[in-house]
Amino acid sequence: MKRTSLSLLDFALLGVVHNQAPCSGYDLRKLFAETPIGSFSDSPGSIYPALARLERGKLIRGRVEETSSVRRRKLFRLSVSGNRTLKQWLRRPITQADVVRGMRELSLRFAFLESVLGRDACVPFLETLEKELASYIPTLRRHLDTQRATNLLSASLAMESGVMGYESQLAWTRLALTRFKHTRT
Amino acid sequence: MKRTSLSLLDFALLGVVHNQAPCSGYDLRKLFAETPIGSFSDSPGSIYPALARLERGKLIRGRVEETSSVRRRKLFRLSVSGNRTLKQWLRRPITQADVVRGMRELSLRFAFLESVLGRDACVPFLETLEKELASYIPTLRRHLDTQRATNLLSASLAMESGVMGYESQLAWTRLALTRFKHTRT
DNA sequence: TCTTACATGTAAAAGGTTACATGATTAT
DNA sequence: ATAATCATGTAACCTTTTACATGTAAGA
Repeated sequence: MKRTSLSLLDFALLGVVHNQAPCSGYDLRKLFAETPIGSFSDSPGSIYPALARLERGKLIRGRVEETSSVRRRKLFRLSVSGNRTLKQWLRRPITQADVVRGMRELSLRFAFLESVLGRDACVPFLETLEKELASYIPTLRRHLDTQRATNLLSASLAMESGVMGYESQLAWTRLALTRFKHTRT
Repeated sequence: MKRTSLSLLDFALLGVVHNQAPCSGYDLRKLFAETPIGSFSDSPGSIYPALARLERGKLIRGRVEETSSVRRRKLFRLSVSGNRTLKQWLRRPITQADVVRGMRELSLRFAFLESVLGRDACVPFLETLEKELASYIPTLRRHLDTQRATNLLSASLAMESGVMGYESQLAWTRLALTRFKHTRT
């Protein structure tokens, strides 16, 4: 049994298939092309092979639609083990390393969190994220202040940009927390 | 003559080598490991082959340090054509497509802009960026509002996160503009 | 009729990740 | 001595990109 870990694209596909099943490779391509979700490539050369891999790994199952008159489409659904894999990914503890690497994976996880694990999983996720961001940002700022040996304005602004990105994420996290606490079901 | 276009990593290497020349592969690895610049991998398997490619393409030149008593290091500098390539990349017009794809490449370009093209290039860059962001954000927000058919809070918040990221970039761009206009040399 | 959108795939090449491999020097 | 850091690279594997390839159906 090949236990190679899955890529972010693989998890994105699992998540979307979970939410929108049954869906075809073409549906997924359109979604990636038209929405800013994670900014994955919508090229057939990335999506179809990825779906084939997931199917070989028994995480999704696809079958060709038997409707006549419509174009041949292969529709995918999550298998039981695909569902388990998706849930395990979503339940992974949030570490500072996740935050340092960039927010891409965490944003993607949050996007699927409520529909897969339910509303109760969201507040703990956001609280941990807030804690990690709030502790990382000052570290980052201090690090950049000491590095600011250079007298170039653009260089220090470029660093500022990174910090502001994280600060924006923190603001969003807090917004999301209040929304979850003040909105019913 | 191979005219394959360069990857973002290639441009990042050209930019850093321009600023910190002469520098070794190990210097670059340390930089990528310790600073959040673009979040490139610091693995030797990505950096050394990339440097070798750039050297084969005559964009950089490396030679082994002839100092005794120090460990053998190969130090790189930009060639004339590497310099030209870097400048051409930095001078590319900013399109909305650049903004839609994400700000990674534009942030990297800005980070090198002042030291490579000089201070005068920064304000026009930021002004164009501000214009593109300011016109893209409402489009994005409208698009997301129409997509909000789903009743899941986390899904709409996930979209909100993307919009807020761009709004943060816009705020940063404006901050950068005022800094450039009010700070001397 | 012709173009656009639907729909699925493959092949070759390039690139990145992970792990391996080597060896010198400095600090403990 | 031994561990950590410096320093450079390679090999196998996997993924992604780009381009190609095929064909249907709907709309202009």
